[in-house]
Order: sequence, then structure tokens, then C-alpha cells
Amino acid sequence: MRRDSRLSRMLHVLIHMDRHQGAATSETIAAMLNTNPVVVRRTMAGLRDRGYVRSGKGHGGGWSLACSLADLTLLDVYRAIGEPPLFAFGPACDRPECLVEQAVDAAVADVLKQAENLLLERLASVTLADVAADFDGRMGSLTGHSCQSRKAG
Amino acid sequence: MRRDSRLSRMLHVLIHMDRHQGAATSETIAAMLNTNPVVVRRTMAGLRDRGYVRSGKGHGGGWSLACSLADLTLLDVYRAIGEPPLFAFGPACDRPECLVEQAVDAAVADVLKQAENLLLERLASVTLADVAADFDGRMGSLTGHSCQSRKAG
DNA sequence: CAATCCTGTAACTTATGTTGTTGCGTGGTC
DNA sequence: GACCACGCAACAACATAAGTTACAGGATTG
Repeated sequence: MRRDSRLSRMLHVLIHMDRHQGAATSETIAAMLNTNPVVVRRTMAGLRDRGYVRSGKGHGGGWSLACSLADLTLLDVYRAIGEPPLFAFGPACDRPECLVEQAVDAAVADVLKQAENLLLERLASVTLADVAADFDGRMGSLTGHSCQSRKAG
Repeated sequence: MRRDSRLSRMLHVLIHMDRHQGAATSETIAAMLNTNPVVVRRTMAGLRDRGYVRSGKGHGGGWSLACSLADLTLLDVYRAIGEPPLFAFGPACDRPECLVEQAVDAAVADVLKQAENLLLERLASVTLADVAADFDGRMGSLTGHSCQSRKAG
């Protein structure tokens, strides 16, 4: 499998929607994400079910934000897309008879559990507003900010 | 992709090899792991390159442990199999032009980096001897230990 | 009401990476 | 020399995310 990019894509589009006037169609969003309108609808369905975004049909329809970016964490979005697997590795089979394998699986599962806890905790600690603020900073440093250009001195 | 089970499998087989008299053939090992001899040779090649195991050809050939389980950490084995990807998700593209996407990727990468650091640190903290000891404990509690069987009372 | 727009969803194809399999070469042992 | 076991290449099978096509259904506009 290729690496799952749904989380990143949803974060990306949510920030765009926050800066977007009115509703954005799947096609517009797909263009932002360099993907397909159907993929957009498929993935955003989870966000809609959670009430983070709204979708409207017909003329003037499309997708719009239904909450504040400050109220959305990366974890919320991860949950909304269905909590896909976090790790690329794991045990060989589900309920091994071999006691050695059981011990191995327990050791690996313990490590994974700790990493998962940290991962989820970190995802919960970052809001979409934080990311948007970082974006604003990057935006500013392109023009306004005096960023140690070689002009100095 | 299916979840990568190479790490677990190698841990599993290394402990078996530690308890195994003499060399074990790929076929024997494949039977332990419920897989194929070629898969075993393919995956164990990395362990051999690192000197953790030895392989011999011809009569009486096969695989044998070349170090102590106490000197092997889960991280060593992870490295030996080629450090496959740890996480199942990541950014949508490598060098995005969109500043929003850059900000999103940076936020996700930061979280992933922290989780990776913890994961590698935890993998490094567990030796194969630790896992083998856990196995011994499971072994013991099947027979010797008075484990609240209904015989009690 | 009819035309148009956009979502909702199913079905299928593509892409990528692990795993499984076959075949054969090579070296080591008896 | 016969046999055994690894080494390796090449290919098939499988799982999952992503891309694509097709069409039904609801909403807006005139």
C-alpha cells in the first residue's frame, strides 16, 4: 500500500475551507488536493458525519466548514476518517498458539501501545487553528518579514 | 498493504533458534512461522549480514544463532530487516508548493517524529532475552504454577 | 416543470508493497 | 558423485489506498 494520506489531505482542505468564501465543490477541493472529486467526497463523508463540515447539493452546493478550526484537533480528524491503522507493522497472526510467538507479540504490542498513546496524545494537542497560524507565519515570511536576506550588512 | 510482520517473525525465530540444538533449516523455520522457506531465507539475510545469525550449506547446514539474545534488542532486529516504514500514514506528496499543505505536513511530521523517537527508544530498551524470559514465564504458568485451576478447593 | 448542478454511492481499475511460489545455480557434506 | 541446503532471480497472489466511471437523487434556477 502507499502511505495513507487521508489525514494530511483532510487537514489541508479544512484550512482551505476556513479561508474560503462560501461552499467549495468537490471538484474545487479535488483541484486543491491534486486528486479526484469522488475521493474527496468519499473521505469527507466521515467529517460530515461528525458535523465538522456540511455538504449541500444542487446550485451553490458543496462543502463548508461547520465549526471553528480552534475546536478541531488533528485527533478529531483522524477519528473522523475512520481511525485507519497507525503503524505499518504488527504481529504475523491474530491468535498464535506458539508461546514464543505470544511472548513476542506481547512485547511488540506493548511498544506499539506506548507509541500509539503518545501519537494520539500529540494529535490531540494540536488544533487546526495552530496549523493555520503556522501557515500564516509562512505566508508572512515570504513578503513582510525581514528574513535574514543576503541584502543585510 | 498487509501489515509488515517481518519484525515479529524474526524475533520469533531468533528465540526458537536459541532453544534449538544445532542448525535449523529454512524449511524447519518456515514450518515454525507458518510460511515459506524462501521467505525465511530472504528475511534472515539481513540478520546474517549483521552477524546475528550464521547460515551453512550442505548436510547439517541451516541457520544458527551467532550471538546472545541478551545482546540483541528489538531495535537491532528492526534495523537488520532494513528499517521498513514504521507508520501507515504520512503526507500526500513530497515537496508541496501549497503553503497550507506545507504547514500541515510540518505538523504531522512533528507528531510522527516524536512517536518515532519513542518507538525506537522502546524497541532499543527490550532485549530478546527479555522476551525469552517472558516466554519462560508463560511456559511455567501452564504446568508448575498454581494458576487458579478449578481443581483448587 | 424542466434543466442544471452537485452530492452519494457502487463498481471497477490502478498502484504499491508484503508475502508466497517456482526454478535453478552454487557450495558444502557424506 | 549424490545429496542437501542456501542464494537469488523472477513471477504470482493478496491487501489496501487511490483513481476512475457511471448513475441515482436531491436542490436550485429560470
